[in-house]
Amino acid sequence: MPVNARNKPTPKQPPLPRSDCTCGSLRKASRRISQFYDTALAPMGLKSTQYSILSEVDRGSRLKPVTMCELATAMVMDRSTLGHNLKPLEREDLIILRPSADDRRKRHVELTKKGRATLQKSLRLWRHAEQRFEKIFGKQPAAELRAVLLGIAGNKQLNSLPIG
Amino acid sequence: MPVNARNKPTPKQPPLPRSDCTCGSLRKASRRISQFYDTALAPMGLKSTQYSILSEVDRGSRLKPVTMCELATAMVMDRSTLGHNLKPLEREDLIILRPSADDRRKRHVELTKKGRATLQKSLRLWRHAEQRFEKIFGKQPAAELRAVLLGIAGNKQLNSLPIG
DNA sequence: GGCATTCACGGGCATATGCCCATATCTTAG
DNA sequence: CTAAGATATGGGCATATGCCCGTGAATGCC
Repeated sequence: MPVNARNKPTPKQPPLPRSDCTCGSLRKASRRISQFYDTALAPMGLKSTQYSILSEVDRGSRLKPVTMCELATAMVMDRSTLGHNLKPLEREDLIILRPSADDRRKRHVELTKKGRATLQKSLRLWRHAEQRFEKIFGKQPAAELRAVLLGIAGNKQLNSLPIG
Repeated sequence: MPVNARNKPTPKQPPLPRSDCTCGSLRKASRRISQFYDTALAPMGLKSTQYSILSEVDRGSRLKPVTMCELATAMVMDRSTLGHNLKPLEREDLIILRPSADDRRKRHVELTKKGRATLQKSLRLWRHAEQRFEKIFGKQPAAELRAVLLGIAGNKQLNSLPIG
């Protein structure tokens, strides 16, 4: 050991404190906000992810029906995860899966009549929650936050492994 | 129908498009980032939440051992959820639960020797991930984002129901 | 055309998340 | 001191999330 090792100056790059974890912060915020939206959506019997899925299916299938793969990509979700998450919705007859005629590997995800009606009603509850959040957090900051988050969600650089 | 209904001006408050869901954006970003950190932490066999828990236990027990309840609050996590999440860590001998002497209802969560060693090693992997994220996202923006997220995570207004 | 590769999906496993309810313990009103 | 209420935790259930692997289908290369 060098004689003056003990006198070395403090390293210029102090170690990041563990409280500064972006992932941890995101997950904490996610838990809190999910709680908030889940409570708001509870009267319709939907969890926030289920609402998101129905919403995404509705939005994505304006032009042509979406496949599971496309939907998973849109949700920034593993394909298998989406598959699992669709089951309760299918059981409740909110969506239906149809094999594609073009490519028999693919399955189209479609809203049923009941699914559309449920989404419609949930939309009101969701809007209420969103407005309540914006009242607390500020309308403009909320919009900026969403933009930042969606930017992160869509950033492929953040994954060595492909997703969706 | 009023004769000039078709000429009505655009409604002042257009309905929020469903893509503008703060909860959905948060969850999508959370999935993407968790993926990123999980991959980074994989060599030590820890998921991002497990790393967070170990880190929080270490940080929280500087003065006196933390109880499950306190830990759950710090993690913005349901108490039961924390209980479930501790099991794999306990099984792997990374933490140990001790009944409190003061209050026999409480259980203290403590890192084992192996737990401390694992945390130590994981810290390097985590730092690497955090730095990689900051390289992509920017150091300052990352710090600001964490602050915003932790602000949301700690905002009790966002829950009618108490958490943790 | 035939075979290797790629792609879309499902099944099984493990963890993450939260609800409801039960139990044991502590606290406090009386 | 005792009964009622509050607090800390666990067990069971359901969904959320993602990995690995297998299967069937399309695509591309010779």
